[in-house]
Amino acid sequence: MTKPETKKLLLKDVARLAGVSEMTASRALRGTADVSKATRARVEEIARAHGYVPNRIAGSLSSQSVNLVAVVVPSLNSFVFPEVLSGISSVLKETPLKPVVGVSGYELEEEEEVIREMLSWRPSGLIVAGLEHSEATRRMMAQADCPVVEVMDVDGVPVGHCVGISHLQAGRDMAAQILARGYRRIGFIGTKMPQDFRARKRFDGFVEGLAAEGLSLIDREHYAGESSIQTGRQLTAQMLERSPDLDCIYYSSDVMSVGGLMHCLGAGLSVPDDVALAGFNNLQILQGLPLELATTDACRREIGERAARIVLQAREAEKPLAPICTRLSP
Amino acid sequence: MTKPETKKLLLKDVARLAGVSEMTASRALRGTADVSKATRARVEEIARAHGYVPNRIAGSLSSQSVNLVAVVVPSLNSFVFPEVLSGISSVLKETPLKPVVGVSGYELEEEEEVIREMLSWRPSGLIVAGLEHSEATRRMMAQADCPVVEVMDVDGVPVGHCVGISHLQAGRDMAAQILARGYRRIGFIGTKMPQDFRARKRFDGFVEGLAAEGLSLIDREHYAGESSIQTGRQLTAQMLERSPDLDCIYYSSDVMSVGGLMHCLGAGLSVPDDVALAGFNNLQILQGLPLELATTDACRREIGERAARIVLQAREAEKPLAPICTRLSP
DNA sequence: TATGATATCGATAGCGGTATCGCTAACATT
DNA sequence: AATGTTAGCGATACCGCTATCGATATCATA
Repeated sequence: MTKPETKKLLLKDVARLAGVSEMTASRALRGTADVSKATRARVEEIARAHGYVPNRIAGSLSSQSVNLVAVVVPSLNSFVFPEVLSGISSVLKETPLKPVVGVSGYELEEEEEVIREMLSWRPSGLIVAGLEHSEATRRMMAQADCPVVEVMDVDGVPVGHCVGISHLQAGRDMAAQILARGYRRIGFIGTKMPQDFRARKRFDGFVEGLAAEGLSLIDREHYAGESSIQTGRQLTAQMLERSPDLDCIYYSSDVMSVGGLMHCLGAGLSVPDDVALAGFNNLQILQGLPLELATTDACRREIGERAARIVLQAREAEKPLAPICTRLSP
Repeated sequence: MTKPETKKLLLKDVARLAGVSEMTASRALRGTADVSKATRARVEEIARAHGYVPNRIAGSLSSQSVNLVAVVVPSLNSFVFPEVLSGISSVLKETPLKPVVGVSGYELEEEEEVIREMLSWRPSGLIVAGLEHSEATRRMMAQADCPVVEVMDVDGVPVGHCVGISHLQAGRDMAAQILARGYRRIGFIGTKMPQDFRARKRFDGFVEGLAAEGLSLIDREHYAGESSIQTGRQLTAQMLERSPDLDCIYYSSDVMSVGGLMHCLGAGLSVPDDVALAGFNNLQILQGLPLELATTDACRREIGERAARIVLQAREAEKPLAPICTRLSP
């Protein structure tokens, strides 16, 4: 006859136990004004004692505000995006906002689904990697009533705000550096193109940079799938077997160039004397290697920090913020 | 005089445009029964054309169900947890559930806050790394009306379900392996203890395994902060300078043992002839190195998969599931 | 004493959806 | 023709919390 289930603890229960109205309990727990110190302490005490966990679904619906920032990245395995996230978190840490991560898997359709899902929670901001999206995604982002920040890349037309580097320019710059050091027989190993638009842009910039000096790639290798040291090693081995006279290889990621280094170590090749290696991202794994591999800093952490600050800024402004576009180093 | 703002598009608007009631529009968009094909198509068409994004806050409050699974891990930088996530995602992919990640930073207090925040969204499940929590966290998890799965570790008393390996045993096993191969002068390099309870357990198991043969550690080094190749390299250099007669080093993570390998490569030491190295996790970075380093597989992906399956199972059962505890290999 | 200012609190009305149940129309069954 | 069945749809009542505004008590001021 008796309810065996422990009834879910609601705000009204806390209020009743504290002998105040639901409204006062709500105010007390949220730390808003208009509550006496004594009342607030009592409500807090009771809430804690009974392990009350507020229902933010109801709270958000009522207050029409969700303290979440949606962050959509292509992958979490790639060593790249965790640091962007870390930058975002560090800025958001001292605010009521919390980041929520979605993974799009380098697929525009999946990205669309993830972003739709994210926006359906009505977040306070949307930070998304890349400038390339499906038409529907672009529409959703344009209509979203929260600030939208496209990050990592600036080569394109953003829907909202934008923070990133020019990957086209990164490719060009690396070509210039490599040429300046006298390398002439150059190969390229890249991953996940055309899905990875930024890798694609670096490639294009690189080829363009070589062409400016009348050079072109001696050899190139593209493949699909996650980047890994293992893959970098294998593809490097293959390429050097195929084109033993290469004097430099440019990779679309540091993970791959480290793999290249591993091959060279195993094969008794001297880097950079036999073959020079260059990657991209300035990943942490470059630290601690037997030698310093060339790379371009992708400013991942700073990108995250700045994107988060834009969201905060937009939150405080009453008018929708005018579009901000920040290009970092390359 | 006119409203310049585009009014937010609500379900009622879609319904009006489609000439049906709100309820029918709701059913049409959610794909539930009791809607004619023609009506459904019309509603869907209008919703798509106008870029309607349903408000899941309202929907979830009303239906008392949230299709999110909260996943709380200590870090996303560590190479370790992204793969657990990947396992979770792969299982959830074909279901309406979506994982949401929270990061606890190896701090029990932060974990408490993150879990409280997560539970306040009333998710369909909670997957959390580790068995050690604050009392308040434990209470919250026990009271949560969703399945709770503690993952990675089985050495302890779970609040709900549990999937993991025994880190104590992993440490013991590695000690046995190392001793079996004839190494006797053994060092240990570990990170973030006592915050990282699992690293601590491996350490304890390892020491216990050595003691079983009457041995003890020749040297040991603990430090706080993220594991990295760089740190592994530096600490290895220091330790080998201090204790040049070591013949084996056990690290709390593969990232660190790779750093050790890098030091040896740079210092002209032969691995494993001059010094043997062993880590933990079986990380992907071990693939592609000049040689195979010893490690223990942490079954990260499988742990994620199984945890997700438990959540699904609990969702389908009408009664609360009896606690499941799965111990994988070590 | 009357009046105003301030601090503290509660009743009401939603927020934007969905569960539930009832209604109607169309067709099948006897 | 009377009745039962089913498909398709809509009105209503919430879900649990908060914005809003009004009420009350307390105290200072004129």
